[in-house]
Amino acid sequence: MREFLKTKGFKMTPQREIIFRAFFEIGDHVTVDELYRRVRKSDNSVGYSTVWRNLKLICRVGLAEEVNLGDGVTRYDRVTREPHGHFYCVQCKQVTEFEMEEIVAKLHPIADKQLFHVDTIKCEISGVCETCQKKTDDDDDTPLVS
Amino acid sequence: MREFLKTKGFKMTPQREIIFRAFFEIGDHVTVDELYRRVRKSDNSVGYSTVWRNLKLICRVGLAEEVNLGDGVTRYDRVTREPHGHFYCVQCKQVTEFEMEEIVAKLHPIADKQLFHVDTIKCEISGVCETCQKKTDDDDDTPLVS
DNA sequence: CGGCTAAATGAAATCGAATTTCAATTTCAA
DNA sequence: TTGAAATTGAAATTCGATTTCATTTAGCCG
Ligand SMILES: [Mn+2]
Ligand SMILES: [Mn+2]
Ligand SMILES: [Zn+2]
Ligand SMILES: [Zn+2]
Repeated sequence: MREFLKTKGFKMTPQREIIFRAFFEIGDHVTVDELYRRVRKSDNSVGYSTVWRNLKLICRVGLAEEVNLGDGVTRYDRVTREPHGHFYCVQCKQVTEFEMEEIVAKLHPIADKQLFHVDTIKCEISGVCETCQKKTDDDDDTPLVS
Repeated sequence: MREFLKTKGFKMTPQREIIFRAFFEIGDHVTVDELYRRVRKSDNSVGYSTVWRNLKLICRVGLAEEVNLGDGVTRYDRVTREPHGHFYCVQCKQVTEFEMEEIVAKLHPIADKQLFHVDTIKCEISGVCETCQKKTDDDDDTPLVS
């Protein structure tokens, strides 16, 4: 990692070490704040802006990308996997993924037709996850009381 | 319109009249600020928060929905048309649309498989529009000078 | 090993869109 | 016409994102 960054003109620091490590451990769709909290468990002197800047850096060097699900907070996603879309549960705000190769294949010709040069393709499905559906059902079981 | 709102428990006001009219005239992907400016041309006493609230209202009654292209500003889109996705040009920030019925048809089974209850489906393609590609090409034509 | 310079850091300040507050005004059903 | 509820406009607030700035540090060179 140190070497990888060096080739891009960046230095390694203890904070960066912790932040990178934490990011690749914690999994995907993490927010700055979530990662910040996690990082502070290793070293509670790391600043929020340092975490933010390093998340940006991870994106700049191509190891992650920002994900915006329209709820006002940016999440960060490793780019090490196949193209995928996101399910976003509006109740528990949990993000899950789905495979999207076929969709992407269908989308490219559409873009070509309009001579649009594609950088990124995003698909997001908002709704209610299985777990939250059950919870809601439970709630609906007891309006008899009123 | 007045009647439609009445059934939903809302009142009609001169400001609302102007705002609704302007929204349905101006076309899609309008931001609060854009609509605000437009509205002020009819009546420069209308407040920004009133425009904002009425845009929200238009969404609440199902006549529009928010569109978030990840550039930090919310746009508003009428819901009177078939499902469509968005091309977002990262250079000129212009938004164009593409038909998406087939995509949606492919996406629903994917959601079903995970027992995810779908509210909305969004597809966004970021990149460079035809016009901006030409501009960039022109710029690239003259590195001979250096 | 020092010395140096660009990069990195942390705290605080700033930004900007979104949203809320609140006092005053207006709508509209009765 | 009257009163309750909805609406409005201006200002204040919120909150995540981003910048500023003084200080520290990494890593290269001798
Ligand atoms: Mn993901
Ligand atoms: Mn649209
Ligand atoms: Zn859920
Ligand atoms: Zn463009």
